[in-house]
Amino acid sequence: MQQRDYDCAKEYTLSLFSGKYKIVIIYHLFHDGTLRFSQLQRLLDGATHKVLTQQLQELRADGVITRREERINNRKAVYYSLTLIGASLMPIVEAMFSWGSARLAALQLAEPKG
Amino acid sequence: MQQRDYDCAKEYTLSLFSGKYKIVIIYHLFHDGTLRFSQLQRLLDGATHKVLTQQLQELRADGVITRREERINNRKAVYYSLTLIGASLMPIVEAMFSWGSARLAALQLAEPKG
DNA sequence: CGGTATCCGGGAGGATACTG
DNA sequence: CAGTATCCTCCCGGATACCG
Repeated sequence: MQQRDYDCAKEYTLSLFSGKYKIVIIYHLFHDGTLRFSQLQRLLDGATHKVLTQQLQELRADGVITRREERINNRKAVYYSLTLIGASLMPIVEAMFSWGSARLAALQLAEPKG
Repeated sequence: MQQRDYDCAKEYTLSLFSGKYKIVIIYHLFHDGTLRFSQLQRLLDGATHKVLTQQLQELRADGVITRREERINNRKAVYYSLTLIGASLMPIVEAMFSWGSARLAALQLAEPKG
């Protein structure tokens, strides 16, 4: 487990999501299943090589995802998947999605621009 | 609404929590009801005056909390409460709390120290 | 292909002091 | 009591280059 400070369990859970691409990584791994590093990088257009690596390492340290490495013809292929722990976060992610969708829709109606 | 970037509704929701004390503020306001600035500051021992003000302003800008100001004998009293919008976030907060509690308990069993 | 190392800029959060 | 202003520090994320 990475070092972090939290006074309460909810902050611990929140910290798992807190990284620029973490929640999106979790979301994609859940819906698309196993993904390679390069596939993730394509899905998260804009994520730097280095930063993506960091986020993945942190998620792995937290037990949210797993990493599997293969070598084919001296070519490295790395596959990432959700762990059961990671998958168990999905209800929360989906709840955030639903809540956000409804809220953003309400904001659209409230302040129409253009 | 503050400026922020998100590709998806779930990131918007996440952004509402993302601030050092925001989720705790929401939690306290839900369970304790209306709280004064100074009460919040005591509950969040460690939060600077300035930072607490900032977090509260952002939560207010996002429609999560309301602010009510009173003057008694030239003495200012400011009360904060959750809005209905803010209260509707509670299922997510509670879910994070439950998930985190279970996970932390499991980690304790897995790696007993001392 | 995927990971690491180095350098850098920006923004969040802390310390402090002043205001009404 | 609550908010604002200034200054400062630290860390996250981006850019780039090199390694296996």
